[in-house]
Amino acid sequence: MPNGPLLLEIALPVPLPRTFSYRFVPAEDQDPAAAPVVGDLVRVPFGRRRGVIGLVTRAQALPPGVATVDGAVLRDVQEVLGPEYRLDPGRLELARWMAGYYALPLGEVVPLFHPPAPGTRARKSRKPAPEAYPELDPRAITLTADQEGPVRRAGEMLREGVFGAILLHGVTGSGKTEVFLTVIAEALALGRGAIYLLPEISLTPQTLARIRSRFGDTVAAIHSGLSAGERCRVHEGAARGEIRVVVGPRSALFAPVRDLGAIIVDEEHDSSYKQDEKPRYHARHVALVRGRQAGAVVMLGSATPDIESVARAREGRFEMFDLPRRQGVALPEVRIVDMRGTGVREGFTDDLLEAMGRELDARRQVLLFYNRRGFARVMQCADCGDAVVCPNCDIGMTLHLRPRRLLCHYCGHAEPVSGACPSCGSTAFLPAGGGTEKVELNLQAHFPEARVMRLDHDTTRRRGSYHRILSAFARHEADILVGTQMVAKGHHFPQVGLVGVLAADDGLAMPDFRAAERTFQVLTQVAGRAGRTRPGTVIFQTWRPEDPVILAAADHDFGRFLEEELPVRRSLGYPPFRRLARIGLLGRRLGVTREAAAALADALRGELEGRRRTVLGPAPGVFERLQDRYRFQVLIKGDMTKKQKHWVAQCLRDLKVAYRGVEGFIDIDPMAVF
DNA sequence: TGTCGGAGGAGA
DNA sequence: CTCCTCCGACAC
Repeated sequence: MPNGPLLLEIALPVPLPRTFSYRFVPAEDQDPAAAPVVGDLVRVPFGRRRGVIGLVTRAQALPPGVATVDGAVLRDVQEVLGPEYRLDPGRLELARWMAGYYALPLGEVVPLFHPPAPGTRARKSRKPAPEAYPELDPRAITLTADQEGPVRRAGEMLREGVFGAILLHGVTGSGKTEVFLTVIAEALALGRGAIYLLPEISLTPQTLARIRSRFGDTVAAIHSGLSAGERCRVHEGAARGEIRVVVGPRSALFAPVRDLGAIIVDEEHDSSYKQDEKPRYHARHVALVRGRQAGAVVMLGSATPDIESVARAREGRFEMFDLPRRQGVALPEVRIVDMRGTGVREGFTDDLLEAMGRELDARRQVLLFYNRRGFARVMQCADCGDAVVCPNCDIGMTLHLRPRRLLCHYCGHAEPVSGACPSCGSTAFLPAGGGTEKVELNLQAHFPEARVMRLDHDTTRRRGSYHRILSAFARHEADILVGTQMVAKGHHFPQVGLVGVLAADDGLAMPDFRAAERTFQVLTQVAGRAGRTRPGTVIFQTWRPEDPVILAAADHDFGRFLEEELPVRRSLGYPPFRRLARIGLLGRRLGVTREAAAALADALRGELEGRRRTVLGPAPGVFERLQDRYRFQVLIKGDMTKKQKHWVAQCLRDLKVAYRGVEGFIDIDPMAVF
């Protein structure tokens, strides 16, 4: 490249399907090597904004005398970010793949590749208390025969240096982490790096300590507590090859780890791998694509693998290994307790109360799972039947006691609690339905001696409180822990002998094709918290004791769940048999939004429907209005080409012009269809 | 997507 | 008359 001015094409993070041209003028004394090349990140002025980060997609000598492009005056690049920030050919290819697959302008995926990505709250760095982690002698670790299988296979793939995907199905407590760490160690021994993804909520100090004790300073973790500067340090260290293992949630996948040899996706079924805002991508899928282009081993692991991953394994695209046995203790016995006609008192059956009493008498701990926060789901009038509904969302508002208020769980709108029905004035205006706050209160009545802690969105709002509660409970500073989903996530509580699920069928009523899968996963995961050091018990209270999903979870029988669920998915044309794309429309005015949705569905049907594809809808969202936006959606079943996806994206841009005030988005491989 | 400026309603 | 929100235009 000559040492003169350059004409650059730059992809910018704006929802426009095009790049922008800029001029780069080297400084007098500038090293020609510092001139930007394709893949570099640059800061440019854009409109009235300055410092917008873009990606160089083309660089050529600027012909003399050229100062405009298509009538627009070329502006100068402000800054070229250092070579640590350059997208190497592999990551550039990944960015291009994502833009194509997810129907996004290339510029919109660029922020993922830059460490202080928007959405990252630049917090004041508060160093987590440096936990003293015991140095483990790796030679002291002996793998079981079950563990050796996947490790050996991953080792072969690493030595061949070709892409391979392994699905590790290991029951809770079976030692998956040890397999992952050994695979990473093998990658390092071959001079290659690794990325270890896990859901943000599983990034506990204990997990990190365990990884760090194994790999020392070659490991860096990315988590929400890092400041922008700290993120940049990790990024630069990885780019320079000083950091060889990056651990973190989905965003860690984009770290510039050199000579990438292994990508681990722990808890691969976890829905937090799907980003539910733009750019909407699934980190498990992207991990496979990155692994393929890097010639790396991608290892997915879970006690409850995603049905799609299992299907890939059956097609022979992943190799599957099982860890069917727990290390040390057997899986807990699960009892199903029928709630019908048994006189449930405040959500507790006698069976559960008795079991809890026995457990507490034996000085062991109890874990209770109830997947709804707050005190009561809604305030309802016994006379006119009206409930208090959020003015922005048309959704019932949940009663909370501490602080005392009605809260909308969808937009955060809060209202004071009234003693009389706002519609008819009746004082027969009462809380209906339960929540973790009520469970906690009722526990005090049943077990006045017991120390109770609660783990849910409300008790973990403050920074660090999540880990504080978990570690306090692990130290047996409370006898009972009650909580939402959060209690189910991979924690190790040695003293928990009993797990109680207050409403095992709760999730089954969700109007989503994944309701059964979600329910099976959460029941299996929460049951896995019981009896980690001695045989434990689990009680599933339920109104639907014959439901096959609940029965399969109670028997720890993943295979049976699959055999029941797969035919349903096949007959309805849902994943893993057909792909989905969800087109969502949002608008303040109901009429226009509905018309836009109808027009969109017609257009999509005309263009896409055929033997291989079905267009469904438009249908109002299950929640018809959230955050003062009416919601409609169209579902496309079947594969679409890149071209078709971008055609849909163009449709949405046109729609916005024709129906003012209506916004649309495309969600490829949606996790929820409402 | 972020930002700006103009249009037009609500209230003093 | 001012403040405020909504809407459209535009970005190299």
